[in-house]
Amino acid sequence: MIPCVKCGRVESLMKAGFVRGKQRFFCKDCTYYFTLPNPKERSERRGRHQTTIIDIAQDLGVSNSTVSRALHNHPDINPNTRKAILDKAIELDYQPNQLAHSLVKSRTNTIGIVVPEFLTQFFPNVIVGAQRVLRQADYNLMIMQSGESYETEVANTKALLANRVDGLLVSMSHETNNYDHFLSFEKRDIPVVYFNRVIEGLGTHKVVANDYRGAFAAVEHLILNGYRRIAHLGGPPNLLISQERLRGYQEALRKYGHPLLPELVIHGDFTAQKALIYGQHLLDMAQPPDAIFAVNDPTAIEVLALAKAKGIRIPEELGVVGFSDDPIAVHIGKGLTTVKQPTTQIGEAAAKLILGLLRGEQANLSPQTIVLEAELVVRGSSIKAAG
Amino acid sequence: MIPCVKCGRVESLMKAGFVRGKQRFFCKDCTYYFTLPNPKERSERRGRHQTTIIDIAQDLGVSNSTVSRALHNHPDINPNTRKAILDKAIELDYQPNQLAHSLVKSRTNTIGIVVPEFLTQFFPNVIVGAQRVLRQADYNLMIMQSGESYETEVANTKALLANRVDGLLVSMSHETNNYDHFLSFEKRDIPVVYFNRVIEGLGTHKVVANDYRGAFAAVEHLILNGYRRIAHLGGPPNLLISQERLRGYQEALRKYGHPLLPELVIHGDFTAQKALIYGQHLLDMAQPPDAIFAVNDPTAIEVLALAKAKGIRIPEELGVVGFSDDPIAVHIGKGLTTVKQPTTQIGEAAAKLILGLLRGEQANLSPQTIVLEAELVVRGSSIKAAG
DNA sequence: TTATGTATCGGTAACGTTTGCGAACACGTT
DNA sequence: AACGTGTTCGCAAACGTTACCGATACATAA
Repeated sequence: MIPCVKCGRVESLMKAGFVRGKQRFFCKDCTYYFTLPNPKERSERRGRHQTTIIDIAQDLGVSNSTVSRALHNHPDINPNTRKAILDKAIELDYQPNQLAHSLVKSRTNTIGIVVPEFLTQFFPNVIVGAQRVLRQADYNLMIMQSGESYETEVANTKALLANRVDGLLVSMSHETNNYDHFLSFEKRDIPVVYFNRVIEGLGTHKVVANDYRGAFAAVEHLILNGYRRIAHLGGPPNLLISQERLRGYQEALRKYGHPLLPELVIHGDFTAQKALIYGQHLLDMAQPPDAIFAVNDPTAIEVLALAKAKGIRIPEELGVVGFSDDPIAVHIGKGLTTVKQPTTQIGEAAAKLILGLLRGEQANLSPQTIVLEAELVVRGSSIKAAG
Repeated sequence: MIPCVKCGRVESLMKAGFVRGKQRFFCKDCTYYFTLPNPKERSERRGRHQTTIIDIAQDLGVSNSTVSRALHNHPDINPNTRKAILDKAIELDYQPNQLAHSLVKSRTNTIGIVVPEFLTQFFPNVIVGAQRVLRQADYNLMIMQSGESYETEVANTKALLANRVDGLLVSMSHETNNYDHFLSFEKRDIPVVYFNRVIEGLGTHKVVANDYRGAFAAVEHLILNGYRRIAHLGGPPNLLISQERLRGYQEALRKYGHPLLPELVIHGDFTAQKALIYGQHLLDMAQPPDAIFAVNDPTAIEVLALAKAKGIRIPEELGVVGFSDDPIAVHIGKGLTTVKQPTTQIGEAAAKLILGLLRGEQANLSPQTIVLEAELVVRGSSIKAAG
């Protein structure tokens, strides 16, 4: 039945076991082992096929290098051939294959960004800013969202690494205490810029708002409006923004000779849930505070809701200041006094910084920290007189 | 000085012009033209180098195919060699190169999503939902944001095409009237799922909220609460969601025998700016409406602010209902009645649908439309009795 | 002529993976 | 020692692009 693939004879063939489930044959004459190759699945080849440079080249009878050059305005190409190639490219609806391009150039023109969440306005705004300047520099942005989970954050960064992003923008989750997944970028000479959620130790490039000055201004404002027992509902203590906002709070108190009472400082984790618990605790104290400076707006809003439920009048009995100027802040009650952060600008600054690093500027310079000013926005929740 | 690269003789060599700025030589004996090759930039090779399969293979003295198979649990590999390879992979901190992988498999395991904006909560929520189910199926999500601009939308889709995404999720900008950039995906057999912002004509897979029912419920609710002259601040007329919400508005009026007054229906474009202009127009009419059903919450909120400025009491003199249940809606005034959309579920449904398409299920089935129910959330802005 | 230069184009080795199929052994059985 | 059967591994071709060199065919200057 079956002829030998070498000598073609049938009589000298015999079965010789199995390889990967396929019958193996042995020809006694040739002393040659072989299995029957799978019938090529034809028509599957031409199934899902994006037109490539080779298609254009073959259609026109030129080499693919000529096509590649023509598509990139290389001077070595005759204007006529160039035109023919460009026309053919349009005719065949050619779209360049970024994957192959990136593979040979070992550059993807993509930078990754990982943010903890999407549910407040902050990070989307940062992304809009970053995307604007990156697009202009012909870079793509690969957006990842960790959901405040260390585990997904690691998975995210691994995916970005596998996709060979040229750079990384990071605002880390509040769970994150191990930074190896970030350091593995720097180990590969892939520039990393941290923004907003940064930690003290990592000696690298950062973009942050001036949390200290913002917090200081907020608490000073409370003091100047006659509040005397000012509490602070803080963020996760490992994050620099928490530390800086706490420091601003403390310095403002110190400046005006107010005592620093440890019982009036509680660290939360940015969530409304914890804010509820700790806010409750504060308001239920024997000597409750007459003002609360919250680490962010969701926390402050929770406090406002709590006060409303308890019949505590805002701002007469309790002054409240938040942080980040969420769009909700305008509409809530008589308005929530808060510290406005330059969200979009943070994104823009981070993007510009990483573009500079990619261009090799400040290659061996010391890590740069860009601080953008935050602005106190005074509304109804902190003006005793207007109450 | 310089010997011929062919015969090695020095005496028969002479200069022969320049090629690309480099000196060309000519050997009279060999009649051979040549230029001196550039000295290989060494040490640049080892500069930015990610460890590859080949590195592992060479370190261990095996072939790269063996390494590849070991990393993928291929049965043909001896457990000992497999272990050695896995250990070495960890030692060298090997991270697979997705680009090369995708190139040979012609599958990126990435699906793209393009949304019009990031500034309301809606799309971030959808993305969270989509990302959740995609990650579980080991797919990555590439997020693009058109900023409501047709031009960037086209650029976005082109970038996704260049990056060879396996599928596309789209909610189009309100500027979009030409759909060629989407059709070019389908032409390449890349599945596309439209969500939320879809248009009637495109006969493809869609995921939408039940805008009609939601709008109907909203307007019916207004009618049952005694409002009689109900206006509608609509969206861009080319989008299906605008059409459906308008239809719900009209059908509800018709059911209760209210007249359909064309002067009470105005089409906006989702922006607060237009909402302000058109809202002003409505409230300044000789016979102003006593209720407004807005196409989305930002529009409704703008109306509320307008009414407050004019001293119009909510809900006694003017009932207002929005659409989408923005987080602000709870906090604004006495609360904004609105229609809550299943945002996260929309993302999940769209992702599941496209995963099914990628698996080749319903390959030749008729385009599927998934409709998720929307729910009326009644708050203070529309309850006359409670006013 | 001879020497020198320009304008265009092709060949080919990379980039890092995957995969079909053959090769080289290592065992038993006869 | 030949035969029969498995196991384990290497070779090499693809995937689509880029870029370094050469190789022509001419043109021009000495």
